[in-house]
Amino acid sequence: MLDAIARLRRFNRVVTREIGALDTSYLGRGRPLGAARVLQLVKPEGTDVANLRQRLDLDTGLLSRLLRGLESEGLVQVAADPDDRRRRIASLTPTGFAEWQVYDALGHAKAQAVFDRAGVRQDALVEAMDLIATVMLKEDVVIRDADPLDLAARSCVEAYYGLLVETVPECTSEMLTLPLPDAERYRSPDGAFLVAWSEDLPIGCVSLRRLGPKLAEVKRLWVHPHARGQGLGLRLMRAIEARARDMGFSHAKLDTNTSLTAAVGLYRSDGWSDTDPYTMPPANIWMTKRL
Amino acid sequence: MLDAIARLRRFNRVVTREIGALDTSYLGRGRPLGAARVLQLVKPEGTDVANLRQRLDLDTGLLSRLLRGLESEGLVQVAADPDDRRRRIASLTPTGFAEWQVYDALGHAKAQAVFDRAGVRQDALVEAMDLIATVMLKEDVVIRDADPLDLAARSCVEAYYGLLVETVPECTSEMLTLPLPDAERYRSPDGAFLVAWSEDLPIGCVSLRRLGPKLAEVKRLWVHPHARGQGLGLRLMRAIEARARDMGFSHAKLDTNTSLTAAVGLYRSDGWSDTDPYTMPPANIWMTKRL
DNA sequence: CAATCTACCTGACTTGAGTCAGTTAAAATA
DNA sequence: TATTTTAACTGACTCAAGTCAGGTAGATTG
Repeated sequence: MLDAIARLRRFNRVVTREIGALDTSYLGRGRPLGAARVLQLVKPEGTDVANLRQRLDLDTGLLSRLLRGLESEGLVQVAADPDDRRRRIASLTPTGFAEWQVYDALGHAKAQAVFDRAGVRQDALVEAMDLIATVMLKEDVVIRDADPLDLAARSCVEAYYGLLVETVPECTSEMLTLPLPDAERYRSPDGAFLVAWSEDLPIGCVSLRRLGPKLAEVKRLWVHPHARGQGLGLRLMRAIEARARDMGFSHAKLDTNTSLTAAVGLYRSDGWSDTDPYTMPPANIWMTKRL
Repeated sequence: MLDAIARLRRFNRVVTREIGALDTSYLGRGRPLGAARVLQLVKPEGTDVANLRQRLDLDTGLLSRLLRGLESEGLVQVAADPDDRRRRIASLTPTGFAEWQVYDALGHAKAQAVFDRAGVRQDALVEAMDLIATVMLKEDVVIRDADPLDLAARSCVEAYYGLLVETVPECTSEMLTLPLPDAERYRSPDGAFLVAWSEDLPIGCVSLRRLGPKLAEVKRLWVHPHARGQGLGLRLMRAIEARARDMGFSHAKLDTNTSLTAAVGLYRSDGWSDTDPYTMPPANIWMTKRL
């Protein structure tokens, strides 16, 4: 039992058991699992039925019946979508919201119980869970716009600065201030800030700001350690370049440092070429690309 | 989504989905999951029904019916236990064993697929899985006798030597040879070798050998990094001391090194007291305990 | 040796999950 | 405007899982 596959199968066995226990905690509220799962996905402001069906991977008939059941319990209301009266939107009643909160608290307590059992090793445990979830969600990473002062954007930039201080000898933490003092420059219409999400965990970012009428600058490309080596950096670069093109820029520049070998390699393979210095140290490579 | 509990719940969601996909792979063989699970637990040489029931947590009636089903498919045979003819023992027929191998191969392939998706990060992934499984199985650790030349014992000793070389400055890898040259001394009747198992992963060990008519020596206490801080070291010490007592020893000694602070602290809190040197460097603390 | 206990079995049942064919009303299209 | 497509619903079904109340053969105990 020392080879990787046997260890993975051990993990599966154990986690199945544990997750099973977690699932049954949704019971004990006098409601089958299916109904509980639907209730937990309905948002107070309303979720359309097609969305629920897709996320739970349920047959139309089955979901319909589950919704009827929740309706007769007085937990949800289903009404036609005003934009397209074939579609229907399920929303929580006040009672339903209270019940939703009970489920949320149950899940929270169960999670807390896992940590309690883990004892002192909570940090390592969460790190390990993030890694596994990120690998399993690899195909589901989505890139979305974010405000540069959002919690997600700030946490990415903070991690990025941590990486710089660690990797680039010339870089000290005094040189980097948070929150971003020039956040305004990364907002529309003169800039952009993209965050890559693995479900609701931010795992990468990249940003763009205006340097001139037709010239943009790409800054702060960062990928979470768990997500490296899977092409996410390239996806982020492609996304920000496309955005720059859409905004009317014809060229882009960036500065970086030779110590960031992976990033430099990525830029070159993405068609960026060296150019003259245009910023101060700790930058020591400057690159440009025609969009 | 940056607090630990939210991250754990993300992990649960993702893994549930993934494990669900793995579970359904047991289907596609025209047999419901329950029957497949039973088939996978039956050993070719036979497993008694009570054991199956306990491990799968099934009702007697349900298990009985599942076994009848497998019997009528010609995959298992159920016969009375000769020692207690109320008990019954299920064993695999040749056809059943072939089918068992198919399931095993399916599980193997599914596991391999997870690694393929993970790309280059396989080592970190397996480490993370081990950590999680070990934490979740914390309560289920069992300590069993092992032969000092077993794969499990050898892998523990190897990890222990790795730890020594890393932690104790005076210790170099040339001083430690594998497999154990004096393995014989850790076998009954003059010695013992205990391994702690978390399911089928060895996560700790300790050994005992004779120094004199009434005097034993405890050696090679090791606990897997994932399992530290959870009292396993103390459990192992208690187990080996009890064993020594049962074997008729009245006192025990051990040698260790000040760099191994956790171990030294453990020994002291377990009632060991300092004594005169009786071995060479790199040992620099010697302890004894009346059993 | 009778009474009790144990391990397993059988039959009758409930429940939840899920499938499928057909229906209705609204939107999109020709 | 007539036809087709779409989103959701309803009713009738299957299937696996699980519960529960006996029943039987073999062990254990006073």
